[in-house]
Amino acid sequence: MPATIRDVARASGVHISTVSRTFSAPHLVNPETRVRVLACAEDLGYRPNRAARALITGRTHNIGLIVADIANPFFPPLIKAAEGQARHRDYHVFVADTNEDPVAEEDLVHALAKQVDGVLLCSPRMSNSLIEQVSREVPVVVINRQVAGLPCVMMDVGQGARAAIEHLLGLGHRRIALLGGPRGSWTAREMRRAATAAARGGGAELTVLGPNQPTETGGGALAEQVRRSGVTAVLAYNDLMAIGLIEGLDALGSRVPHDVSVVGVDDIALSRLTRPKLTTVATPTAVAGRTAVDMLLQLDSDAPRGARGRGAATGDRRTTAQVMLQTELVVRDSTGPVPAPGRDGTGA
Amino acid sequence: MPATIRDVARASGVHISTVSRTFSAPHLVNPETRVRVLACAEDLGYRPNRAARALITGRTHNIGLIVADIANPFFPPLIKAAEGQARHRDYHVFVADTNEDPVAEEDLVHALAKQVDGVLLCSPRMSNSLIEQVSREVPVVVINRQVAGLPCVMMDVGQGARAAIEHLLGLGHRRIALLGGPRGSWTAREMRRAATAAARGGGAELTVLGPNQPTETGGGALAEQVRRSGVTAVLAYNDLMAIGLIEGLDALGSRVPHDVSVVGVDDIALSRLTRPKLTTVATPTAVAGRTAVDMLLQLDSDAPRGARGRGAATGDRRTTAQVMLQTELVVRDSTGPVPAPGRDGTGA
DNA sequence: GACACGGACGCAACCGTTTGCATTAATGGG
DNA sequence: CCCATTAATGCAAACGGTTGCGTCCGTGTC
Repeated sequence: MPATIRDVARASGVHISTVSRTFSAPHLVNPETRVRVLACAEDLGYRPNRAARALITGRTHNIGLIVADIANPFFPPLIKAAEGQARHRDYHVFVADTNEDPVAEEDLVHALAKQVDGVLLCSPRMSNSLIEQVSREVPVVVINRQVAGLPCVMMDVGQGARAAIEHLLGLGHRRIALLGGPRGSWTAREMRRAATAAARGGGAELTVLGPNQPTETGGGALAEQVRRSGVTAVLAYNDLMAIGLIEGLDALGSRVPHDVSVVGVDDIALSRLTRPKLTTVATPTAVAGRTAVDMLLQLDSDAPRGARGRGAATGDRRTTAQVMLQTELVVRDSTGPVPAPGRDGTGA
Repeated sequence: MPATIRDVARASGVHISTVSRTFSAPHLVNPETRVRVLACAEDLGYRPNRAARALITGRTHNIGLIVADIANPFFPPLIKAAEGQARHRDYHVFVADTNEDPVAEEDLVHALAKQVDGVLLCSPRMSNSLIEQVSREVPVVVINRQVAGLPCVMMDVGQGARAAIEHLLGLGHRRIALLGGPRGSWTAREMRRAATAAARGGGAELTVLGPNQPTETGGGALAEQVRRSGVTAVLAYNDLMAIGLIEGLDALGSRVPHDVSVVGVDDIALSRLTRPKLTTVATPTAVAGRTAVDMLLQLDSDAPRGARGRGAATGDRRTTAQVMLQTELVVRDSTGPVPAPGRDGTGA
């Protein structure tokens, strides 16, 4: 039912190739013809079929963006930034959600592979080797993880965790818990490494709790454990967990920051809205989204996989840029001085 | 570089049509041949190119989901529900975000049209006539809006608004404000109509403020106005605005629910996390997402637009089911009895 | 033993584009 | 006036699949 290039050709009395050129190489067609063709196209409501075009050009002008969980407020700003950047370059972004599930993740990238020119893998839960494997099938840029040989854009959560721990040390805390993130998360590993080192350096004791689901529920579920552990401060894998934990502690009668200090990571919009406002490590998610799109587009303008391209003899100089974005500690109201010893309920 | 159907045919010594059938009609090929073909395919890492297949079958097995703003927590649960339902039916969902912009919305649906079998238009900001127009180009199911002749799934926000107003009346409030939603929102209109009627019926005065951006910022910006208006209760277009308003009022020294009662709409996860916890009208977003997917898939199994289909002579019995989902008032802590008159700061 | 039948597979057209090349007409130079 | 050049367009082969139809072969029936 929708008009094809042939309908337009018929209507304007030219060959389909002329119609095609009218759209993809206007300078090759006589201005008079051009206006006539355009008029007919307009008339018939013709729009080039991008899928058919992609079949032969090898470029869909789509990019895929795979995230762990759309419902996590961390992702939307990144998604929006990526979409905006892509739109500038005349690309569209297809977003898909994996529910934190590594196998759904793999399925998705395969399903997407042929319909997009490249995929942004955001906070992947797959193994590095699997990522490398899919990257042979479709150009990939990895966000929030480092994998050798692949272009990555990372946020320096290590530095962020260190800053957070030092902030807590400065407030006098010596018994600190780290609420670990989900299994398979690179960010979680980096945080753990950096936090451990920083705590040790400051003569503090760091208890690691996890892995956990990186959600409010995941954080809330740890309240009891945090209380029992006798720590006076907590660094959570992300803001959602931090907020969940604060809720949970509150239900148990522990007050933040009076009894326990809590630091999150991400600086999601929500962290400014809760009471107390959350002290957190801000990550430059929008920048990350834009950068990743740029890298991906750069990547596959370097190595055209065009159908009739004469072999990508460009060699293996895979650009593999890896960029590390700075993070920043934002101190708000969920952290405070260590409570005076001996008056809390832990009895330790 | 990726293996095509021809590579597999060559490798297994059969014609490409046999390979094709191995995947799309296995019962038509000899079991022995089948296993051989499958083995070769596996070997070469062959995956059928869905785009190419779509070109001839007319079915992409993708559906598009267009939302106004991914960053609005109202949408993610709906998106996830739709994705899940689609996955069951072997469909993929492509999500796109319009930034609340009607023209971006139109562009998007056109860009998507040829790459999907149908589009879910969620809370569209376009005009009804535009929606009808695009619905001639690609099957459409509309969510959160009623447009004649098109399948729609709506939430009964009218009833919700009425319940909210009656709740407030019951608490003694007689001067109530309605924080309107964005221009072009059907939901906003419905709420306004129902709230006005309910208020009048209860002998209360309803002030409408808006239209506004349906975000926290949008809500916060109205705090001053709300205060000046001397109302004792507010019904906001959505939870985000309600939360923003509460923040704003707080900054101005008005306390919720002591000085002003606030009701939101949506029951986003966040509304349980703020202090005070938000009284709100819960909307069945997940059900809506699932229902919409079902309706869309139903729709285009009825009216195949297959390339070699002999004309969609199915006539105009367009199913146009329209379903209205019930909403429910959830009373939490942001509403309370009307303050004793004469002791507030408004002086009116 | 002729025949109908059905299973398995090959053939080739087709989906809606793009694009290298051939063709044609118009133009300019010598 | 002829030839080379260029601009504008047509031609047809791709891209990676699907599918109606035809062919071939083996089997069972009368």
